[in-house]
Amino acid sequence: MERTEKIPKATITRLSLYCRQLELLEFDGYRMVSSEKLARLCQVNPAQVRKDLGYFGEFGIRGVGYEVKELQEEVKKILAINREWRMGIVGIGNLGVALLRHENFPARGFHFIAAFDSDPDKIGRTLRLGFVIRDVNELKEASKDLEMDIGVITTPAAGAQATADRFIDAGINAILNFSPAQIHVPEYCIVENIDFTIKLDILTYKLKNEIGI
Amino acid sequence: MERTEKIPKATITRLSLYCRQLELLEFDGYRMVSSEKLARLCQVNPAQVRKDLGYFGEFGIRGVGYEVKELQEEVKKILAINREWRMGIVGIGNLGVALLRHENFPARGFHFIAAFDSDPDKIGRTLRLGFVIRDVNELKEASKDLEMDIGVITTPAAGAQATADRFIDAGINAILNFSPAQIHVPEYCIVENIDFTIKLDILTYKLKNEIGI
DNA sequence: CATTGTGAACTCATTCACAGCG
DNA sequence: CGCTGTGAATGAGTTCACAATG
Repeated sequence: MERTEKIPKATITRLSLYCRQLELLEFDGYRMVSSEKLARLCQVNPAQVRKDLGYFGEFGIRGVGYEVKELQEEVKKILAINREWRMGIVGIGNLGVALLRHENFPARGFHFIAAFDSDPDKIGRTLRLGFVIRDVNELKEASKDLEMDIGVITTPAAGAQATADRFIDAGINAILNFSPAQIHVPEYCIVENIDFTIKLDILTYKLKNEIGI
Repeated sequence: MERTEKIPKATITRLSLYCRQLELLEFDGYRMVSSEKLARLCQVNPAQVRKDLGYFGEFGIRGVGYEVKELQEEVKKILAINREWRMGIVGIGNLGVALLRHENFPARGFHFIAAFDSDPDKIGRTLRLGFVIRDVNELKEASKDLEMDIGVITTPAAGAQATADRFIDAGINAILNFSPAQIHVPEYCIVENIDFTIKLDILTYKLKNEIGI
């Protein structure tokens, strides 16, 4: 696994894509796949696939291609998704509940282990899945036993920064932020944003400029 | 509004960010803002802000900065979010319901006007918001009256491509895809993907490589 | 005179093209 | 022979640095 060369962020995004296509290929009974085919499935350039993989090693067989199962495992190792991860979530509104119930997360090794809110009406309630919603004030105390790896923010925008601060204070330095707010964190902390409205804005921009509605 | 120069996709993403920060600045009572301040709020480089805006015109006053209200309106015009947009959604599971109930969308001019599913148990049911879930087979027929601008996919991965095909067949060529599936569409159709698991994979990659968990 | 607007320099990412090899 | 792996070429995007200016 190379460490010397700088790896583009987009490479990581694509590795995640490759991984999913490899799962589908395995499911469909394929043993081998070429960079050309994998590229087509992911809608990227074949050289891109090879270069992306090249950052991390040599996984292919020249003249043949890649072993689907093996490459899949290698990619999962690179992305560190060959293990279980523990997540805590703050903000149990519509979206929070939807994520807690979403079967994709546990299926891929991402488990919610605690749910928090600041609304007294919600605190103490039990969700369908056996989760009791806890007071967000307990976050730091609770996280001592919980071994949370990742904090998920599904609060309204106004509460996002305070929630991020709590996570960091609790020693959690990886955050998945679903709120449409820019959160500011110390540089040792990692944040990924999932912002619906930005994507909608891009769509409307393109609708106007590329299609002309 | 320039059309000659090629505008980076990332510029559009940032314009959406600027727009939101401008709303907050206006709310906080600011009349003017400098590229330096706006940049800090959005965590980008000040020259980036000026260059991004520069693609579309000259909106600032040298030596002073930008008028918050005016710039906000200009950016909204560029992004085409100075109007209402009509969305249809297919796949009324946990996530679909959460989106239908989400107040951020209507607040920003994005309205769900129809909801579809393929599950006979769901079809015909009325959601809290007065929506009746319709049979996805009716999508094409229904869309004749509905004037849908954007199709939202919240089906499981397995159904995403079929749903995209339906949207396209119904004449809708802007899709917001929440499923973790790569969908293939003709090039006149625009797709934006919102893929939770990719973001999680990026987080875990960075946790392993930058933090070393 | 502080801040914008922008060409030029630079950095980063993608694609090409072909040598290397199973 | 065909496909991988990769240096070299190209292309895209960001940052610098400073002239322009309200």
